Amino acid sequence: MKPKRVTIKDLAKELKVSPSTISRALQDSYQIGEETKKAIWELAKKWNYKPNLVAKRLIKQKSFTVGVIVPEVSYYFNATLIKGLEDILLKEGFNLIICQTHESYEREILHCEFLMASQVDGIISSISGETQQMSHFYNILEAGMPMVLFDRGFNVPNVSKVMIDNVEAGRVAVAHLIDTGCKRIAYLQGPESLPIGNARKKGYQKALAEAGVSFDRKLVSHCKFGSDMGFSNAKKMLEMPEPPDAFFCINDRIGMGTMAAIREKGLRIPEDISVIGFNDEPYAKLLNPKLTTIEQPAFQMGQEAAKMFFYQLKTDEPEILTKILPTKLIIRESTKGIVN
Amino acid sequence: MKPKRVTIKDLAKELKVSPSTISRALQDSYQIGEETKKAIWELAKKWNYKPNLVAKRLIKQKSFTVGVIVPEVSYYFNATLIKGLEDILLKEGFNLIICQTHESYEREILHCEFLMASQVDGIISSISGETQQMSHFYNILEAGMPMVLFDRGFNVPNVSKVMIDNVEAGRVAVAHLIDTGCKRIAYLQGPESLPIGNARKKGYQKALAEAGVSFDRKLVSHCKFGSDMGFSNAKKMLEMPEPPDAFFCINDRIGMGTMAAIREKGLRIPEDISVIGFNDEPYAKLLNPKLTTIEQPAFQMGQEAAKMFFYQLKTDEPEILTKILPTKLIIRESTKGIVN
DNA sequence: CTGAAAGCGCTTACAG
DNA sequence: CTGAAAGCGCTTACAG
Repeated sequence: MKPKRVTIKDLAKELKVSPSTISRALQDSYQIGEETKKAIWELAKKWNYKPNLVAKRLIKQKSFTVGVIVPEVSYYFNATLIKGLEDILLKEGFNLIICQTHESYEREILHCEFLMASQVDGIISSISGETQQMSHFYNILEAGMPMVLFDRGFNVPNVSKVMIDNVEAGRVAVAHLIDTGCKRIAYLQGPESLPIGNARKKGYQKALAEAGVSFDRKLVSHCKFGSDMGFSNAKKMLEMPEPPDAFFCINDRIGMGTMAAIREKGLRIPEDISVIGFNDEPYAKLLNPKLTTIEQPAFQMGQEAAKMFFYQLKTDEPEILTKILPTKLIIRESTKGIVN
Repeated sequence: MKPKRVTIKDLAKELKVSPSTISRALQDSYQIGEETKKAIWELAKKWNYKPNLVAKRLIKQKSFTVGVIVPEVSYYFNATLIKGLEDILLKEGFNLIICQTHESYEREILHCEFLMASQVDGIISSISGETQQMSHFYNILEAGMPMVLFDRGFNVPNVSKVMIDNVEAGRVAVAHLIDTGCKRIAYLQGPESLPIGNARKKGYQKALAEAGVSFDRKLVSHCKFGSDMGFSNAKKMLEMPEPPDAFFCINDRIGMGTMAAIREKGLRIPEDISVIGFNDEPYAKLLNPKLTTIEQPAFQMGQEAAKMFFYQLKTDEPEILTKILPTKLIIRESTKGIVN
């Protein structure tokens, strides 16, 4: 089970020309006579010749491939960002190799090494939930390979990145809750180790402070991004002596789990408890009630990240760039009307 | 911006030994003296030598990499199946290159060609919504490359595959609806071109026939797997002169859109209208009401597909295998109690 | 225990 | 317009 593949040499032998001629003809080089070309093309087609990209990469020292590392490809944000990446990269003839860490630091390192060893032309990466130490990323940079970080890489110094203003987004979300009359606002932050969650927490605290509401650490809760979706965390909070009257959730999935927990308690949304999510995932507007959330321009972030990659690829001494994209509050039914 | 990478030659020159010795020492060959090895390892470490996988692949004619092609990586089914794939493949030291077609036939072909030209050791693939013609898959087989199809590849002849019994799963879903007293059962099938949807439709018709209910083609509707999630299709059906009293949806996402449409009409689930989905996606149990659905063993399907790949890789004249995995009806709140 | 040579499949200066 | 030669970074029979 391994029919030998046809190579340039095979074609050369058959046509009694040199491999160089075959190679040039296949590239449609002006140096080769029309008739020779035609004969070569015909045979190549007939024999179903396909160039071996591995050999081409070795010689060209380029792969026209970029590695993409995300925690989980099924997260809506990542999937959408990848589409933005593809939108730019495919047009330029680049392929992407998508790798997922499943939030494992170890796998993130392995993927970086694999991609570098595979001689990709660059790496575009988020950061796993476990990652504390960034040397695997700096290795890439030191090897002179283009790299851009996005989303969770927002606070890694000396690396180009595309991000949102997480503090501000958190502030806006919580300010909306306050504006609609909520007083005891819980924050379901997701994994404690994620700087992105801590940045939004800063925004949460800022909004609280601006409204003169004191911060209660019991109202911040951590959970994994698992399939439980914050359901049990929200439930626990609801059973506190002084339960929250609103939840700010780190993403819409967790918002969904929170809504289920609220319903299970027999409470109404938003009359009894308000909920705000993050991301504006496609189902947010189909939930019952429809979920208020913060929209993040994931597709556009992907496009910008791809552009940064090209900038680095094509520039001799590229600057380190930081691009901050805007977020937007989308008010729907899971929060109340604004109180004057 | 391209510090030259250190190669075996560089190490050889520095240590005044031959490249062969370096290569062997790095592989910890018994042929090399301990001291020589030690010196080589040290320098390799000090200089941060990393083997060039591209060169290794060219010479070994193996890549320890398998290509995975899915329509959309964000579909829960695909994401979970990929985890099953990883579960087996990573243990054996294989990496996966994940490619998405976004339901485009053209991209599916491009991915197949890219993966083959990149000399992956095998391809594990679903099928895009547009694909009618399978020659790109047969090319892979003819090239002697291991290949296994899954899910939507269930009806492609002469290829190894892992699948579920879509007809039976459809029959079970619809029979449950009938058992709970539903009479006018709609089927939201998704893209018309997908054989998987047609197979489930056969099951739908079978269940109808078994119960002596006549088939009404007006109750079958097609839609894209877009972000609308079947919302508008369901809405249209609800506005028919004789609206359905139940919906069988090709997946839970579409089930979600359907539920939203039903709510918008002011109807109750399941009292007025029952809904059953497919896949048991993680949020199904968090919806309001909780969604009844058909569970598909996506993770296990991935494991089986990976095992089939290894079987082909390691066997001289591998048989063509078909593995059918069981599905399971998960009864929750979006369908009524069983009527006697 | 170590090295020289050939080669994986391709490309591209250098000649002619 | 075409070819011979060298080389991308590595591995591995073949010698010694």
